[in-house]
Amino acid sequence: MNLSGRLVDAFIALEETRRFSLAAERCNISAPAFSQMITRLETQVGVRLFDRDTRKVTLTAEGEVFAQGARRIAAEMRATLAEVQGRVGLSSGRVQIAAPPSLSSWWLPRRMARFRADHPGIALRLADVVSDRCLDMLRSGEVDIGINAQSGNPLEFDAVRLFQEGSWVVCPSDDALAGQSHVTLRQLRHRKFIQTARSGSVYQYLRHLVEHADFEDTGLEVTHLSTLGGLVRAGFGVSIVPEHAVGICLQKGVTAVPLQAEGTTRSIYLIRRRGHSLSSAADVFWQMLLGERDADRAATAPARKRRAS
Amino acid sequence: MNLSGRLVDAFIALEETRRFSLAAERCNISAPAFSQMITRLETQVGVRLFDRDTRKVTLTAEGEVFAQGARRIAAEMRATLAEVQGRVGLSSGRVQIAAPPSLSSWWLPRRMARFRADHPGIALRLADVVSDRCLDMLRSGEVDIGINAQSGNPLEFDAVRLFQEGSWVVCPSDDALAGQSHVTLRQLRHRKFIQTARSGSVYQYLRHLVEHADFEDTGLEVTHLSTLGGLVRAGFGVSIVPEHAVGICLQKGVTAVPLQAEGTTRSIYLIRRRGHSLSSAADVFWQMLLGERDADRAATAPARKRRAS
DNA sequence: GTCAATTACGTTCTCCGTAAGGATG
DNA sequence: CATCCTTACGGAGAACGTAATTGAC
Repeated sequence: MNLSGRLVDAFIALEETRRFSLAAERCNISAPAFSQMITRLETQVGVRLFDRDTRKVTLTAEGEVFAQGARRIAAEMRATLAEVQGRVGLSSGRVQIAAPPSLSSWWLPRRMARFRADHPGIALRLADVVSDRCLDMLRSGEVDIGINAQSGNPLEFDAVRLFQEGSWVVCPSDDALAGQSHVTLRQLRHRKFIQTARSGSVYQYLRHLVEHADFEDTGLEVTHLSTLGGLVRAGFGVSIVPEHAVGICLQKGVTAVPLQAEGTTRSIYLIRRRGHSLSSAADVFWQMLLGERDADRAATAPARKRRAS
Repeated sequence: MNLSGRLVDAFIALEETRRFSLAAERCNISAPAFSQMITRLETQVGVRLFDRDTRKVTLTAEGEVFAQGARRIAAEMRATLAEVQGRVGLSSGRVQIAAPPSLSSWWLPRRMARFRADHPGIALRLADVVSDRCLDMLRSGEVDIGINAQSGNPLEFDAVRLFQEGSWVVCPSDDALAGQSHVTLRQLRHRKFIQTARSGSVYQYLRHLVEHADFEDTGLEVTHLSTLGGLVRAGFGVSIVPEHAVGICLQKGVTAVPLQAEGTTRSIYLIRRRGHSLSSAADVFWQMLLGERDADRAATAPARKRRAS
């Protein structure tokens, strides 16, 4: 009780041409083989579908009934294959990404735009979430790809480091720090300091700094970096944010300067759920980010050597 | 680019069980063979549909897309096969019959009722038509089975004789003829005679009688036999109708008596279009009528012998 | 160590093509 | 007798089962 697509196609070809020889040709098969296919089909369906002699080929009553179903079956098969292969061919599909807000404002959108230009049929969805949620969404399958400062449990996730980023000091433009090419930790002592929310990744990796540096506590703690920019501008103090978050803080009257200190860099990882293959579209996105990383490495490697020497 | 029903079924089984071993068992196949089937399917579709290791089996993104199509394909296949095989199994279907009005009033309905009792799911359609139209309807496929006094061109139609029927004289109950056990042609001489329509089969086979017998022409010509009964009762004359049409003519005040004369019998044929197989349902109906005929023959054969001897 | 999926491999069966056969107009 | 479907038959490949292997927990 099988029913292969080929047999259904053969049936339709014969029903349309009403001639074995033509139908066989359309199916790229010899006439005897085609005849056998029809016989096989009739055996499997359990009833004769065509009345035929050497001159005329017509549908039986049961053949007419079968014909309608055959068309539907063939249509469903075509549609299903087209649907799946459209996704494989990147003409359709969807990529869902989770990333921290800092990267969601500029770094990631730029890359998403490039991807969209190459594959306009693929829907892109971006969830800008805090660190823990990112891994949750990966685990539950809500997103295909995560970008995060924490790589998660290696047994659960496959993670590759995309880049490292340093930290920048954000201060009012009329502050003395604003004119410098970089800032050291010593220069921040006794400064009023605006904290970021404890759940955010920024707080996480700067925790030791904040706890040990001799900041003057302002009592301020913000969730959104854009808020932080406003507070700095209004003179409530200074803050430290990751390199890629600088753009969000900046506004008229606010300046950012690189912080030069040990332990103030963080790694950003590209993460996927382990044991779960990516969709074709997601895989291409993943590869795009990886390829870019490798290109950057090749370009920056000589510079590092100079710095190291 | 095939896609056999077995592969689709295998996919659905695995998607539901999430275990190769169980799915293989459900498909009545060994586990390795089942594994190969999935691999084949993935090759044909062109993309991996399941992520799997020895512990877990999950759909890929493409697999999820395919799953929806697979269910539709499987459903269409099931529905189509069920539809066709329902007809083969006589649980559904349709039989369309064309028959002359004389047989449509009683003889045929009785047999249709018997058929319906055996196969309540099969729709029966009866077209009570005149002789020419019967063959037309067969030719065009409007009906599956014809019952007719003319068997048509043997190159076009397959016909078997169902029975022969004699003719009966229809007269008022107070007519002298009404008391007789039978009537001869001689007794009808100079009688007022009511003609049936020239297109009807009754006229056709009685034509030579009407033309040569010495009837008194009434000028009356009716199409429907029920009309004829009324005219006879009203005293416009007598008429001659085939045996099976007697019932239609009879009403209060009208009597029918067998006509004993050469050339006043006609054969009724069971007819089908040549080179076109009958649907399962129609075939069963055909066989039912044939079987009944043979049973009648066996029963009436001795009687005939007596009459002949 | 155990359980489950997969690979290896020999066998069977399906399915195709070529060539001959048979029916129809 | 020409056309077209079907049967006959041999070979290529598909698909299955058994047994061995790999991999995860």
